[in-house]
Amino acid sequence: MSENFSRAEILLKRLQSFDYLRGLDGETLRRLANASSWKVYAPEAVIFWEGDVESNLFYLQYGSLKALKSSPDGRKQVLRFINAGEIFNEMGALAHRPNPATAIALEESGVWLIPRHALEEIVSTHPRTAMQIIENMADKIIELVTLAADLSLKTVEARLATLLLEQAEGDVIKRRRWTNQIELAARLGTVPDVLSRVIRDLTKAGLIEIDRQQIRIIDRGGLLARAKPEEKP
Amino acid sequence: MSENFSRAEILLKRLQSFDYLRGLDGETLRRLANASSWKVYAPEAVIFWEGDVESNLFYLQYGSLKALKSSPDGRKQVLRFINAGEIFNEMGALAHRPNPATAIALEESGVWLIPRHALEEIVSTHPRTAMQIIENMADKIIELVTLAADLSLKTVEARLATLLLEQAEGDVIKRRRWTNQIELAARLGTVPDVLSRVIRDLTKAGLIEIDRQQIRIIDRGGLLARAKPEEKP
DNA sequence: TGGTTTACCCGACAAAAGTCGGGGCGCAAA
DNA sequence: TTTGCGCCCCGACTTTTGTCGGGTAAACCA
Repeated sequence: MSENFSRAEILLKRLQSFDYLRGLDGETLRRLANASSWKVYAPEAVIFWEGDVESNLFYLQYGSLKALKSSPDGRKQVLRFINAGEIFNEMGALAHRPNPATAIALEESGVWLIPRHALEEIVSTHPRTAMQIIENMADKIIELVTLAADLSLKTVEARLATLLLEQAEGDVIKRRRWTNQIELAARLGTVPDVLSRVIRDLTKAGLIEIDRQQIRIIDRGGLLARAKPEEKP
Repeated sequence: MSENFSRAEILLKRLQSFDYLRGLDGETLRRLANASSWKVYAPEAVIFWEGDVESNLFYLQYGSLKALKSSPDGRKQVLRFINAGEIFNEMGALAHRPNPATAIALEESGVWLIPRHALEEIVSTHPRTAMQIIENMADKIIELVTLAADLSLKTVEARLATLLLEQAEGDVIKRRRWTNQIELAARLGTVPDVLSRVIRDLTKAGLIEIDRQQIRIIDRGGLLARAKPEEKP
């Protein structure tokens, strides 16, 4: 497995520059890298299903994924996007819980699978890493709390406006292959038709411009106003 | 402060029977108890506000609380109820993050405030406890994922049916002072009027009975059917 | 090159959720 | 005992969201 060995070397380098594991010594990282395995997923491939008990911790080296839940009638709610450099499935790896969501690759994605036992060993010997994991989970809780509140309290228009303002670098959002209205709608918790309508309204109001390559914010202030529900005392 | 001292003795006893801290030795627990302070909140009192940076970990000895987010127009989304024996604010205490939600007492509630430094010391010396905390946070993530998906994918009727089935002991749910339609609506992410309508429908359909003291499930099967969105291929 | 697929668009409609005005009942303070 | 308040109920209306049927245009492929 010289193929896998050299890959492990790559992972080792990655791990060393990896915030999540800051403070671990070289020997520990090396053992972690050697115990891990490597897997590549094609676009649309399923990494794991909701309800699966999956005991590896995943580290996404390149590519991007989505975590979603779907209902029997086919609607989907994307809970978060996972980008290169992030880890996922603390659920299964650390807490022995069945995963609450399904993970699907948006593009070709390379993933390291770090086995539970190696991880638990580290947690029990490196409290600093345990704290990193706790902080990471705290951030996820914050995101989920925000998502739940937004779904409950904001309109689709407000959620879209918020998302655009968050995602924009400068005033534009580059559209990737999967930044289409279907994925966007799933992210916002609605359906493509409704999203299309809202985009039309925002475009007509002169707040945004959209074409095949990008979304451009024209009127930041106006968009910001639509991102918040109305005051009403 | 002999008052506080004897209270610390009480806390010590509690802590000893506390899953969350299983595996800690007596001396450690004693120091933890002595470092902590005690506070009682009246009904409707605010323990902390969304956005506050609050560095204590809270342990609810008796009473009950709700964690919620509210929008400028006055609507509220309850994220979870906190019952006696649970801890909260891992956010602020362990991850140094501003709290994402507001905590409010539903009834008179007695709370222990465990200071951050004492806790961090334990996490760094007792990996078993760190794992407990991680598992606890994983459970919260699972609950929030479920909440977000339900808000997005299910109707108010389905959410109410699910809640009733979950909360029922046997076939009845005892109504406490705060199990009124206002709180219930905030929990389900809707408004009292809509909830009232749904309750009327379920009652007319012979699935539940409701009076001032309790809610009784008449037809478990029928309720279960309404708890799920329709299949539709 | 033509045919198929994919993403997007749109108007009209249906369903779900939210709002409004009004009214009733029981309990408790004045 | 009256008055006021909290909680709940209800019908009618509006807004928001989801659905349906049908359409166009660019991209992709054999």
